[in-house]
Amino acid sequence: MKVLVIEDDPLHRSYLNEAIRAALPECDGVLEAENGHAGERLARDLRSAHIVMDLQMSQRNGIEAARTIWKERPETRILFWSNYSDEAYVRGVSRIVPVGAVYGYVLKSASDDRLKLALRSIFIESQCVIDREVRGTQQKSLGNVNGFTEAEYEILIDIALGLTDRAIAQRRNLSVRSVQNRLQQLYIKLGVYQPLGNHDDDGRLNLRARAVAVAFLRKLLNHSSLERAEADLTSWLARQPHDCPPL
Amino acid sequence: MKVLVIEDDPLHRSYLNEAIRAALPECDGVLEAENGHAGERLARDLRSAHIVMDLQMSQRNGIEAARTIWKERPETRILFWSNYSDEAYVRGVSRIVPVGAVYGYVLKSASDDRLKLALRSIFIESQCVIDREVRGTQQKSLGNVNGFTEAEYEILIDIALGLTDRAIAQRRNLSVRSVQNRLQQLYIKLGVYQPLGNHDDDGRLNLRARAVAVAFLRKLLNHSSLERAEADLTSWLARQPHDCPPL
DNA sequence: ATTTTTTCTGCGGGATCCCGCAAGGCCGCT
DNA sequence: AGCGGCCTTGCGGGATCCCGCAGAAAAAAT
Repeated sequence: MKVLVIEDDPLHRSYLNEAIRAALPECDGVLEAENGHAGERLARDLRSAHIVMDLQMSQRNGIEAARTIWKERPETRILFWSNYSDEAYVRGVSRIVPVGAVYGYVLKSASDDRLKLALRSIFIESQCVIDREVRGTQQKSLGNVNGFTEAEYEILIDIALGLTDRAIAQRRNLSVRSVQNRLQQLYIKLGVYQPLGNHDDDGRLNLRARAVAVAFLRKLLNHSSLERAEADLTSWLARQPHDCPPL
Repeated sequence: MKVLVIEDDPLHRSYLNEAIRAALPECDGVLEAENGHAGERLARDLRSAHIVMDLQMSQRNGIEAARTIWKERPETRILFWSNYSDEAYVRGVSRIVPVGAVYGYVLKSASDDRLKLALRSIFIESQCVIDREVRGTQQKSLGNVNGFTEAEYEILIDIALGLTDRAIAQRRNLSVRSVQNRLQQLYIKLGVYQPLGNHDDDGRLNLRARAVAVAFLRKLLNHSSLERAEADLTSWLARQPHDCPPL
């Protein structure tokens, strides 16, 4: 059995290497890649079915790498080993994990033992392992109490990218008014809504921009999610007819 | 001589510890703190004048910690050791460094030797050391070719926080029209401006939101800078009279 | 199948944003 | 003094946003 490590920090890489050798005696080789691209290539070449990777790498995001790897080989087992449990990351991961796939998500702040246990559980026992804390943000995210619908998350991204209502309507196949409805919904859930009578700090906030701000502060959005969204957007724009029909 | 290490990743902490002992034989003690608060406390207690710290820690930001430390003891020498050379960080640091202070900024991706050299230069030779790459973003930032004025940066932050034009005008003591002028300025510099005749992808973008988006993508803004700005904002709001005079 | 709930849509209007135009003020230069 | 920049401010207006109201359509519950 071989394990592929995708992680851009050399220190963390060698630490992982050591942990893997200690936790998995049945492992007879650890490959290392220092960014997503190299990782994908190695995964493809070596048909490696056991991967430990960081999210948030400079060259190519872990989520994107994982997506292409899983697309080619859905049975690959991936342990995400990350510094953060931001909702943006957690949501990003759970959006791409194939049905029935075995994966894990443990924080770098976890203890040695937890990491080793997770390694064994995933690679040997074929069991998913999600860190408590990550689990927490996951539930908060999916359970729609104080959580966000797919639709709401979508429109949040759209305004974060700077699209107008009309553009969003086109992109999502909605009327402009529906877009605005969803926006209202979003404003309420983000606690940005101003119920008309509030003359205290009223009129100080641009709801649209404010919504994006609190989303960032709450880590619903982060740099990498924005980057991905931007890439999606430009590819969508490329597919669009190059003029704006409704003048 | 004692050196204080403020860094939340245990691996990096111990690596730093080793590097310091190797590079500075005259150092007879390394203290460690795993977040900004603890670091400030230790710095105060021990009157430590030699600090190596990470930016971006979970509990309390490195920049904030550095600011309070320098406020109490401007002669403290601080080496920032960070993963990123984001303009947001670089600008944040250079905003708080006292006149004549000795400090350094090296990336974690730098070699062993560079780190050790920086340690000696700063703590022994009293010489500032800024990583090449960091220097690059610094110049791009300060040289106003494709760089941003203080005013522009300020207003960027204000719209990123979600303030209305009126609120910004109040806060910065300007007329609403001036605020809008600066906004136009900002839009142009961010390459978001639409010179009227452009009916290709015109009307698709909400300039205000788009500006924030590209600022994030270009790393002019990041999470920690937003957090700081948000804190500043709420403290400013608290100082304000609690009603909106111009109804 | 009917009721209930949710979502989508159009209309209308007030608030805000975006910005061209133009009139001042401050500064440095000749 | 005079001139050319740069920043600020007011005015005006078109575009956009925000949202209440209410009916239609779809989905979920009974």
